[in-house]
Amino acid sequence: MSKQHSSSKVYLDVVENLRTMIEADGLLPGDKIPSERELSERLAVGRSSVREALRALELLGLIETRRGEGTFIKDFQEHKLVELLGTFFLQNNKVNEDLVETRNLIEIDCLRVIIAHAIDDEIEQLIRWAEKNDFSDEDFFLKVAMCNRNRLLERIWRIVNSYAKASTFSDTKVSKQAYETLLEYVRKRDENQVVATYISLIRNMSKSE
Amino acid sequence: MSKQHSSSKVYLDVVENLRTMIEADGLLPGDKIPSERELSERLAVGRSSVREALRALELLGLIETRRGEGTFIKDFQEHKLVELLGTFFLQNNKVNEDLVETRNLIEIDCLRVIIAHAIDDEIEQLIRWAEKNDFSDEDFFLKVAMCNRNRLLERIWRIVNSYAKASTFSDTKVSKQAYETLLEYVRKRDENQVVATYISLIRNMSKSE
DNA sequence: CGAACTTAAGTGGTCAGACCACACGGGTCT
DNA sequence: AGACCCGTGTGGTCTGACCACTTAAGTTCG
Repeated sequence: MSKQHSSSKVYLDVVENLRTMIEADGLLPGDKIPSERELSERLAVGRSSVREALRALELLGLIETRRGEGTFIKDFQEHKLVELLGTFFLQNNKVNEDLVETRNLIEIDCLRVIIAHAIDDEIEQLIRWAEKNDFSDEDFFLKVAMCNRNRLLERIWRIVNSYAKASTFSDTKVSKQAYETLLEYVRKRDENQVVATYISLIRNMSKSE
Repeated sequence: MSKQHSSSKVYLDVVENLRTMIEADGLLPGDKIPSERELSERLAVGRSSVREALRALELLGLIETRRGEGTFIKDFQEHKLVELLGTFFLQNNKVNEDLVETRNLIEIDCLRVIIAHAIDDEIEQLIRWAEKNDFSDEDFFLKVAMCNRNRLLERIWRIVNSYAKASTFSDTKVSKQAYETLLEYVRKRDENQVVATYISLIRNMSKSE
């Protein structure tokens, strides 16, 4: 089974076969996948094609290779992909605007999720953290993103934030006071006020630049 | 300049060199990059290493290759990366919940962006499209995502939607009527009503399942 | 016996060369 | 002028050869 995937590009077939293979064998992050030579044989393709597929998956952060040992499935978290995409062609100005806007939207979404799902204790913990520590804008929203239960949303925030950070130069600081006001509304689970406060924060940032 | 990037992996050096090369020459999406053989010579590495780099970038959706013609910089939009990541290892159940929630958040964000930035004519066009055509839920929000000015947000929606589609089985249909109500509020730029309507839509979906 | 060393096999990393399939452009024939 | 043909360049793929490194089995020696 699983032969001509008609992709016309062998290395894509390999990627596909690898995927189904991993699924079928129930391989998990950390597990080892067959060696390049074995894959080459089993799939009846050249080793170079196998390598093209593996290198691509490696750059995507899906696998990890260790010379002399083998190739392993990676816990899909950090992506080199980010730094790449970010610096590759962000000469476009429109993209930067989109980045900032999107980051703002995501940050609000994170706050909404917290308001909707977080238990009181989690919010208290967040407030206590803000009181005790010094932090930058980025730190703050990283904390917020991490605090919210939705890991995917956090991940998206991280990515968008990386992009945005790489392509803008604003490192304005919002007063700690403002953030504490924001959190106060979060505690009250007053979505409208949270959003309003957030928006005024944003406005201050762009002003001070 | 730009030689030993010490990455230990040649193909990563190639990626890096390629990046700086593109930047230095001011190449833009659509432009052609040097041939594999030329890169191989210029960088003094094997052609196979060049290919590993190019295939990786191709899978990332950063470049496009056309047999017999050459390799071109791609307008960063669709990624094969999506289908990949999505189906690669999403055995985690929590992820599915996050997917759906995130998609919903993004969809609302798209609507917000439209309300905030779209000109009247764009909205009218959207409404006319909805009147004249038959569409699924996915079609509708794809259209919405495409309509909003923020390309990045559209891209994120596409990604999240692909994930979500691949891991859930709901294909419930919301009545056309409901969508037209939604759009009516968009026309009035009444954000609160739009959100409220959207939420009731979502609720209907999960009910009917 | 156990610790240290040696060795062989396996794995990824890289290169060179050979073909193939396809696209394009210039030249030729009608 | 139009249709055709073929050379050149490009990506696509395979093969075979080394190299560097890891691991574990086997061997030697204290």
